[in-house]
Amino acid sequence: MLEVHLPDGNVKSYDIAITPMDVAADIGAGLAKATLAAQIDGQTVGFDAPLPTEGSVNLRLLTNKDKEALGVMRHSCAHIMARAVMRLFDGVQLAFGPTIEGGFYYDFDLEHKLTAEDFPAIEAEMKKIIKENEPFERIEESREGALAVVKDIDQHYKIEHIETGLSGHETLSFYRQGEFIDLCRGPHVPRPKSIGAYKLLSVAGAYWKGSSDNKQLQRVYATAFFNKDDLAAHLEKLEEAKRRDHRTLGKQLELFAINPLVGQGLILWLPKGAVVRQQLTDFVSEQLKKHEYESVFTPNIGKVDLYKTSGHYPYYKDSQFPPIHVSDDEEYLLKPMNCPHHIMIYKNRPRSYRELPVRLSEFGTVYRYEQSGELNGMTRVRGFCQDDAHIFCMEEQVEEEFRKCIEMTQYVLNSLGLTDYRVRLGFRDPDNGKYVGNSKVWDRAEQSLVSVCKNMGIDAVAEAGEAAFYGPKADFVVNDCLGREWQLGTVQLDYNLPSTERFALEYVGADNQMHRPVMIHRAPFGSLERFMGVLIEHFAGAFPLWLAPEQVRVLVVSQKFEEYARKVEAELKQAGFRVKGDYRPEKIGSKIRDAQLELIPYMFVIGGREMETESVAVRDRIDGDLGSMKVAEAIDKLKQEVAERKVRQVFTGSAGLGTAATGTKDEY
RNA sequence: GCUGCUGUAGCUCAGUGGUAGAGCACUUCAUUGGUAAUGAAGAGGUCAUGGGUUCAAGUCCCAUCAGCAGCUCCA
Repeated sequence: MLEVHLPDGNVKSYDIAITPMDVAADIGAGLAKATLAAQIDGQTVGFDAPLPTEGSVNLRLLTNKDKEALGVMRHSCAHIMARAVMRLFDGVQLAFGPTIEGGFYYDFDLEHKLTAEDFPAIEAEMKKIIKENEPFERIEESREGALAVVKDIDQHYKIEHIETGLSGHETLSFYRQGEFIDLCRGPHVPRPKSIGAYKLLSVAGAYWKGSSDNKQLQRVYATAFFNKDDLAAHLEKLEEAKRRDHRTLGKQLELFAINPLVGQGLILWLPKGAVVRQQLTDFVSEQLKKHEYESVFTPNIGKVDLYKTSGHYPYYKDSQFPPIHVSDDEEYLLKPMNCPHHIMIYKNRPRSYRELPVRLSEFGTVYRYEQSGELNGMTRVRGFCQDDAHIFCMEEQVEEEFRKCIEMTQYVLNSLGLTDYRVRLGFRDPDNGKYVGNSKVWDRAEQSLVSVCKNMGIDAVAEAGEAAFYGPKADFVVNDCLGREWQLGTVQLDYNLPSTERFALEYVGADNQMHRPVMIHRAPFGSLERFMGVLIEHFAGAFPLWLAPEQVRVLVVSQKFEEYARKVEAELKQAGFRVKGDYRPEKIGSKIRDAQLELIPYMFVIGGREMETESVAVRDRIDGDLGSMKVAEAIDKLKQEVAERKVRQVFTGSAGLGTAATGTKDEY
């Protein structure tokens, strides 16, 4: 006897073997028709999944109203896409085809080079398949049976996957639809007709099982929805996100440029972008002063031996610019990190426990030779400035210092309205040999990191293999407008660079004995370049008043009022605002439009009425015409907004183009 | 680095192997106005770069450089 509890509180009992679809049919024919999948005790399963025969379960039937059903349907759509590709091209080998955040993809290995030009034909074939409306049929096989099936259909990747990735599975499942059969965990929707709208989006290379040692396959990205409106809305959202792209806006708003003659991945900060950067660094400098950091300056190069000592050189040779060779025993490296230089400042003289923690800060520019395919606008570059600092402290100070660093990073991000981030704890991957130091030291560092985050109530996710080579770290990670993840701020714990094998740092303790300090590396922005890129998208180029390159524009209704308007402009300048006047012989509407498109926070409109009353008509970029006010009053209002560093408008959400895959690992 | 796509005026983009185009921006002239585009005229090009095919190449082929998407990488 099985008790089935439904979400509306109803309870049904069965003494025969049943599936969710049977329950749906039991309730009504309409529901049975609409049921696409189900959830048993919160677990998403197929409409045909067998329910237990004994006990009691919570059952939720999923229809096209339910978010969870969308993923199931998309996976079915992936099968249909694969089936279409196999119908159209010869020798197609299937790899993986999971659902992702904004849709799904399928990896193929085939002779023909797929391009966007093939999409219409594939979509048309998919339409035919959907119209035929053949059901998805689940088939379960033993390991031997499954191997026989994939050998029979001659699918090499599936054979390999059963033999390696799925070696622990006793039984395996397939889904069959017409002539198409695919190794698949499922679940699937009953029939393809519930796929209301779909679209192939792009094709790109992807390595089999994610390793660059393996063959590169062709990955087709696509998305699907229950109806055309949802698809249209999704595509519109995607377009809108693209309009926020910092590379587009950076060009349009003249914030930065990249010139091939200067070099790939090297940012030229244009005057307007430089204003924003200056505001940001001023803001951080204020924080550093408050938290008792000392400012230092170090050169952009250092002897190769310095980096041999630090461990950078041997471990990361490939991602550095080649050394500057002066003679055989004199070679310099463009600095890939600031820490070795800061360490030498610490070592400049003996240190006493009385002066710890020593906090050394620098906006230090570093150079890394990133692979050309990785470069991306301002977010992935080859030369960038870190808002860097290194804290040298005693073991017992680590926790508090670490906490302060996290707090400062949170404060800085919150001040900019950047609240949509996640904290990632980057731990060592024990199977990877690139990390320096012994495992005991690593464990201790990782443990103290976990405990600080726990005490601060931060919901941090630990990820193996994301550590710096010298120690574990807490990263602040955000998404860009396309859904790609970028690491911004970081706080890293380091027991290794101070060690005997590296720089052998010391301080004299209260006991008059030598002790080893611990280092903390930290950067709230991470890199100014990447942060700027993310910030442009965050504000869609419309910076808050305190950051805006041009804060106010004075507009005259006619050139007759130029003299008075210039006086107002001078007053604004005097008050410390970045202001320009538009005295062109254009109509006021045209000048407003230009200022609006340049995303200038405030416009002061001046005509005869304003001239007579010593006032300005204030137009707000966001709220429009605010009416007239006295010049002094308007200036006070703006001053207040700057002083508060007010953030009035931000843009969140992404196109979901990212491959932030949901459970692809175990999928087959 | 790998796979695929792209490169035409400052920007966004048209352009059948046969004289290099549009809109916006820019310059000049007229217009002097009240909250998102006044009108007219003008100027602006080694069609990314270097080879090749052809009577003829922006267009076809090859290489290089750069950009885009994804993969791999990321101190």
